[in-house]
Amino acid sequence: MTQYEPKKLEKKWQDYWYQNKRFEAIDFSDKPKYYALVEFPYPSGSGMHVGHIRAYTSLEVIARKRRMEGFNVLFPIGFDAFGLPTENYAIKANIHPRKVTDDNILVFTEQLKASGFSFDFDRVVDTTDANYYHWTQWIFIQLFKQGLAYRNKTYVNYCTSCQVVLSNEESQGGQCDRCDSPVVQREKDVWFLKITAYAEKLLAGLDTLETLPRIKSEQANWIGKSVGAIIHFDVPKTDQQLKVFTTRPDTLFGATFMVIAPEHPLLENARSHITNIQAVQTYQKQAKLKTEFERTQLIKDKTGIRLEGIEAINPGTKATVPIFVADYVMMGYGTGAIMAVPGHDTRDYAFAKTYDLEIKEVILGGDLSKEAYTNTDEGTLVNSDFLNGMPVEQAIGSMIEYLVQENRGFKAINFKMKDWAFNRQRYWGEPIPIIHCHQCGMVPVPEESLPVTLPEVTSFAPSTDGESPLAGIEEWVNVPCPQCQGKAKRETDTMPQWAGSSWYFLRYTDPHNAKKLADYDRLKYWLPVDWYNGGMEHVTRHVIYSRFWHHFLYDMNVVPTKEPYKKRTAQGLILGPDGDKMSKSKGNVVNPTETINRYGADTLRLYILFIGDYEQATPWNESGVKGARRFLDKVWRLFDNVSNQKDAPYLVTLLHQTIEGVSNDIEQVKFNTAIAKLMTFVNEAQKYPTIHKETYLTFLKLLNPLAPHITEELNQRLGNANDLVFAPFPIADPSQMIEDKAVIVISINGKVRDKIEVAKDVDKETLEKIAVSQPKIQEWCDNKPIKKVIVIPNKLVNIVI
RNA sequence: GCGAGUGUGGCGGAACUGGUAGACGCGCAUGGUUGAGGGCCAUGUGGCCGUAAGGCUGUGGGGGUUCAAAUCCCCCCAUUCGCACCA
Repeated sequence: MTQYEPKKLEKKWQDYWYQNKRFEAIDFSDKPKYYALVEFPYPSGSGMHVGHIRAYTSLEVIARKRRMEGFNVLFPIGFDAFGLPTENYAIKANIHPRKVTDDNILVFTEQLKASGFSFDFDRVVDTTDANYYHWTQWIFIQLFKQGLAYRNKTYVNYCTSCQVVLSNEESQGGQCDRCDSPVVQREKDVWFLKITAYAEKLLAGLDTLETLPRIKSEQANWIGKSVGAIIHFDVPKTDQQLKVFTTRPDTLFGATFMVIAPEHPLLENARSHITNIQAVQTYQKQAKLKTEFERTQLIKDKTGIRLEGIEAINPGTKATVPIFVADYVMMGYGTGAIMAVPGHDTRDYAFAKTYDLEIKEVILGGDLSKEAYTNTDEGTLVNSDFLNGMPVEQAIGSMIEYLVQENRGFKAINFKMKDWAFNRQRYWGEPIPIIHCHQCGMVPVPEESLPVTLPEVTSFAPSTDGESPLAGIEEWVNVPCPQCQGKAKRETDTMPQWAGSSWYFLRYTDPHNAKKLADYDRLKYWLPVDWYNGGMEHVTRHVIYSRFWHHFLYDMNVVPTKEPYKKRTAQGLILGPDGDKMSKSKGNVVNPTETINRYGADTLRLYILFIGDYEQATPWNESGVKGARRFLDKVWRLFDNVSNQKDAPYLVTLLHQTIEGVSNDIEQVKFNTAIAKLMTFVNEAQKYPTIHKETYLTFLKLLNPLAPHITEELNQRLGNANDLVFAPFPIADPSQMIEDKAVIVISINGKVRDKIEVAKDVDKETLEKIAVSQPKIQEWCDNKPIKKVIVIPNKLVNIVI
């Protein structure tokens, strides 16, 4: 036969599939539906990365397999195209970001098609399309109306030289990425989404998610629920109370001092009573100078200052305790104040040692003269009045009862998760659809006026003074108030990139709908997403954010399911050939297009799946690609052996074992072993002069989801008129899988000494007799008494002497 | 520091509920395809000893359970990821 020339034949099949819409998802089809979702890419200027291929091939294989299994498959793709790199490139090259985005999307689309992905390209969504962000804005307005979008102050990274707000990425190490001048923390009024209102639901929803335990625990960790109590400490002389959150109210009798964050309001409210207010203010200033980076990274020095003139009363012991200000306490977590229990917390212990404070044992154990005793999940209370002798769990309950009775506190739940800072001072993002009116305050843009589109401008560079570039566009900013028609101004901040990606999977179900984000019946047909694959790095942020929006939309009766995703997997990174993370600066980036040109898309797909454990990081190996190509060459050549001759029983058995193995491996994301099994089959099959046409065809179907082009071509060359897109996926016949012979290992004291071949399912007694009578074994036993014989049918016989 | 994962040939990686360690691929070696190179085919390829038959040894290290351990238990080491002054 002719040579295998992937370049020609792959183009041919891609044209055929895409022109004939072979991967079209049909709304309301009678077939069972299957929704396979991959994280849509950010269309960067450098084009696709081999990592994208790895991220998509898993569900590509599943999608193709599901079609062959009779499912109506929705396997969509789109572009998460708002964002900084495009904007920065646009500013530098002086090309409109719209144009940059469109060009990049074109390149990506070509690359996706050249890889033979079975996406339904009629459902492509683009987050920067006004028809799309219309609904991103609509969702924001619903959040706003429900009180879940609000304004508050925060600190932003600000470069005084560029006069621009920077992302964390642009201010690594406290320096501006562009001009290297120092970055300061600047207070700014920005938008927040109240994701904390959904903390409990987001946590509970994890139960229904099918995923690796690691992915669940990372999300749970992010949400960070802790149960404890709020306790009120009086501050005599002032009219103030210090409220602390603690997970361990049982240790109240051991609280010998208190620590508040430098930002704590008490410092302002009790100012006149604090005699060393000057020193405190100096400390506050120092703390403010520290970036979040320094405050969280430089953990060694425990600095702090004692408040002179005021003290607090421990509501348990009734003793007065000193109050400190220290930056190891964060205003953003809990109440911004803690009761310090130095006996049983290492940080409090270190602090107490530095300032020579009382360290009191309240849970039995350890040696407090050396270190804090922190093994306190269990234990017995001491030195604690009415709690003495109680186990920890009971003591927590008793203390809460006491606090409630005394009106000194109550049981409380606290979350680590903070509200979502929802703003960017940039041009290339969704405008936040709010109008600021002197009379009416913040007014949402009426829904019928959506979308609020980005104004056409010539300069989209960030404006100075930390404002969005939109702020400088008078004709866009100045609008009448929708309520009172008075003079008003548009909000000029745009949304963060996480916005558009929080609901894109909903739009795929009805991408062209002009009246709604998606038709409810279509959502009902397609949701939930049956399988969602993406990067490990998105497990916390993106997945949680999108789950939050989904929960909210469910409460608004916009979507039919509580949770958006049924199953989540995450692929491992592909590292450079040098074992380092691929990056432009290291020059170790592998371009998929090059590999496709040299070896073909089927080879690339196959190699990437074969490269290693799907969920683990693995380095790229160029000669490994050759191996994948060699395999396809063998498959191609095997065509010459096709005949109507009956196959040897061994090959038939192997075929059915291969069907079973490959199918199972694919479902378990074990693509590397699935391919190994396919390779083994070809290696064995080519040892025979012929292969039966049906056997070969079955093999092609099995290989099709992984290497669709070559298998379509060979199927056609077999004379079959129908393509393989909906050809039934092979199912193994269990009766054909069983071998009639078994190799039995005979070992003596656990060491393999001989192997024998016997008929399948020989009973234990016979097997033992055969084994013991083997000459080699006789020799090894050397007439020593046999103590014991263990027989595992079809596997081994172990003789103990 | 806490949590999760990983550790197996020269390399990527296999090994089901404990039952032939190293599947499959790469690389390498020898031979063939009668010029070379490539390609392809065959054979071999954990280490050590041995011409060979064969033997010993071997899954990060140390101990244990078991007829039998890469797999289970305990202690250590290394490494990756996540969270990180979380009260």
